[in-house]
Amino acid sequence: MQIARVALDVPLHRFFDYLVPENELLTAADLGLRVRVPFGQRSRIGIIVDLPQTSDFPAAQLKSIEAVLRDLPALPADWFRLSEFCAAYYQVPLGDVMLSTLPAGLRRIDPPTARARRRAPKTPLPHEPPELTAEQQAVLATMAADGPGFHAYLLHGVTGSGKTEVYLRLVERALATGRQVLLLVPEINLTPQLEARVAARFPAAGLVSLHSELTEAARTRNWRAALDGSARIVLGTRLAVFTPLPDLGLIVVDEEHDASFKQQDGMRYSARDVAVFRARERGVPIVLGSATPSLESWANATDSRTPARYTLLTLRERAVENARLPAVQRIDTRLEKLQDGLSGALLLAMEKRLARGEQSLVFLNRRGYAPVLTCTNCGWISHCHRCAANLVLHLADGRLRCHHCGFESCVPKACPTCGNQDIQPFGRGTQRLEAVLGERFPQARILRVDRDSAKSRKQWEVLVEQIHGGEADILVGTQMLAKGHDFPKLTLVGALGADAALFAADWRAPERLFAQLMQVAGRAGRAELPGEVLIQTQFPDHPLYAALVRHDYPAFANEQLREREQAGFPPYAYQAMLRAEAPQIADSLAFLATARAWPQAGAHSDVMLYDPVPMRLARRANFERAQLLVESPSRRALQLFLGEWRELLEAIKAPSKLRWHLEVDPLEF
DNA sequence: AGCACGCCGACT
DNA sequence: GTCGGCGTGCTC
Repeated sequence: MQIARVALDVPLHRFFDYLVPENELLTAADLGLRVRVPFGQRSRIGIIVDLPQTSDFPAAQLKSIEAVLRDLPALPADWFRLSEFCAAYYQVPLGDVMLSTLPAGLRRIDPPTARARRRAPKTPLPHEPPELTAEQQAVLATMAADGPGFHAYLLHGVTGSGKTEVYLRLVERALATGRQVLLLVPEINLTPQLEARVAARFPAAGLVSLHSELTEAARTRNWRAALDGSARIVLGTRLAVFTPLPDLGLIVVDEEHDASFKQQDGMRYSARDVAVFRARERGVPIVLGSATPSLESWANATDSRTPARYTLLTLRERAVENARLPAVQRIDTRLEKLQDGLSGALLLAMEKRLARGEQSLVFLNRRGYAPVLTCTNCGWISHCHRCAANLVLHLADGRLRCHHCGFESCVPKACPTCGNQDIQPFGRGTQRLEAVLGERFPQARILRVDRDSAKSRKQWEVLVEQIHGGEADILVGTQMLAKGHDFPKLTLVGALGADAALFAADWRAPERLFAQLMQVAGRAGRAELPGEVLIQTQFPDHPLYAALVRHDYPAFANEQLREREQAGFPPYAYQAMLRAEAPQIADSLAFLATARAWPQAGAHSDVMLYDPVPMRLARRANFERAQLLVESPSRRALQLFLGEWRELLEAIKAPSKLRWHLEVDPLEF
C-alpha cells in the first residue's frame, strides 16, 4: 500500500503519513497536490510533500486519504522550495507556511461554489509610453547587458525620477520573452493608479492583483490565474510574494524600504527578503526600487569590503519636464514662540499659497486631537487600563481611544479622580491641527487625511479625488499622505514634530524619519510649480536634516551605516527576537530566563543572548510583555542556533496563558 | 491550533 | 444532582 506524506496546517514541526486509496496511484508528478485527510475528529486539507517507501508511524494506525483533489494542478517545485526556505529561515512549521499562504478558498473543506464570474469589461485606454530620459536608458541598458539570469538591482531614484517607467520597460521585456512578472508594492489601496497604469500599458497581459482587501473568491481566482499562467503580471502586496508563478521571469519590489513588507503577526516574514531569495532560487532578475532604500539594501549595494551583492542603479533627475526638487528649509523653533505649534514662517508660507490658489500640506505623524487628556488640578492623565499607554483624545467623535488595544470610552466632563472640571488636552494631533488651522484660515478649505478620516479604501479614494479636484486648500495628515500620490497643485509641505524620532529608543527611527520626510517632501512641486518644504525643528544642525536639505540620501545612509557598524547593529549583525506575553510580567520574564539559561547556548560561541527585558509598551490588552534579543555576526550561525533553540522553547513548560513567538530580523524594538 | 478527556464550583 | 471552568495531551 502506497504512503503519502502530507503537510497540514498545524503548528507542529512534522508531517503526517497517510495511506493512498487503492484507486489512486501517485507519482512524483503528484507532489504538491492537495488532499483531504482525516485528522483527529475532523477532516482537513493538506498538501502531499513526499511519497516515502515506509512510515515511522505504526502502519496499522495509518489512516487513509479521503480524497486527492485534482481541481488545482500540483504546486510547482520552486514554490515548494520557497515554502521550505521560509519555514527554515523563519522557524515556522512547513505545513503552516504552505497552507497559510494559500488563498482561504483552497484550504477550506467546503469551498463556496464558484459563481459565474462577471468580468468587468475594462477596456483601458491605450497608454503611450513616454520618452525615456538618458538616465532611464542607461539603467535599462545595464540590466539588458546582464541578461535574464539572477541579478539583484537596487534602483535608487528620487521621487518623480521615473522609477515606474523603468519597471514598465522591464515588464515589457519579460512579457516579450514569454515570462511572468511579479510586482510587489507596500499597500495597494494607496496606489490604485499604478494598477491602472500597468493595466493600460499591457492590456493583453491578464493583470491580476493580490492583496488582503480582495474578497476570498477574487483572491482565489487571481491566484489560480497566476498558477495556470493566464495572468502574466501579478501586482500585489507582501502576501503576493508566495503566488505560484510557473513562468516567473522578473520580480520588482517598489518602495522596498517600506515597513509594510514586513508581516507583523503569524509568520513574521519580510516579503522583500523572501522575494530576493525567490529570484535567486529561480534564477531571475529582481529590482528593488526606492528613493530612500533600507540601509540593509543600501549596504548590500554599496559596501566596498564585501563584494557588492546588489548592483546599484541611480536616477538623479526628475523625469517630469521642468520639475525641480523642492527647496527644503529648516525652521529653528527655538527662536520664536510657536502659535499652536506653528511657526510664523510656516503660517506665512501657507498664507501665500492660499493667496495664489495653491495647496499646502501639513505633515504630523500623530492622529487624534491630542495624545492625552490631563487634569490641571490633581495631575490625572487619561491612561488605558489595559495597556501601559495613554488614551488619545479624539474630539472629532468625542471619544478617548487606545491606539494599542482599541479600548474606547467617552470623554469625561470632569476629572474622574478629583472632580475638577478643568481637564485639558495636552499635545497635538492631526485633528487639533485641523481645528487650529480652521480658526486661523477661516476662508480655507481644510482636509484631514489620516487613518481615522480614510478608514476604507472608498473613503481614501473620495479624499484623493477631492484633493485632485482642487477642493482643498490645506491638507493635514499623517504619513498616509506621503505615499505615492501626486497632487499637482501642492507647492508647500510643512513638517511638524519630526524631532521625536531623532532621539527615540528605537535606533531605526532616524532611518524611518528620513524616508518619511523625503517622501512627504516629494509631494511638493511635481508639475510646473516649484515646491517648498519647511521642517520645524529644535535641532536644525542635526546631520539628518542637513542631508535632507541637500536631498542627499547617500550621505545620510553612509553616516547611519558607520554608526550601525560601530554599535554592532544590523546590517552588521543578524538578530532574532524572542517575545513572551502573559497576564503577569514575572511569567513572561521567567519564560525568557529559562530560554536564556539553555546550557547548549554555550556551544554557539558566536551567538550572543541579551538579558530579558520588558518591552517598551510593557503591557498591551492586559498582557505583560518582555523580550530577549539574540544576535550574531553570522547569519548562518544565528540560523543554526535558532533551529536548536526553538526545539527547547517548544519544550518549556509555561503557564497556559503565556504566549510567545520568535521573530527573525525584527524591525521594531 | 483545535478538540478531546478529566476533575472541581454555582445553578435549573 | 448537572453545566461548565480550563489544565493536559494528542493528532498520521
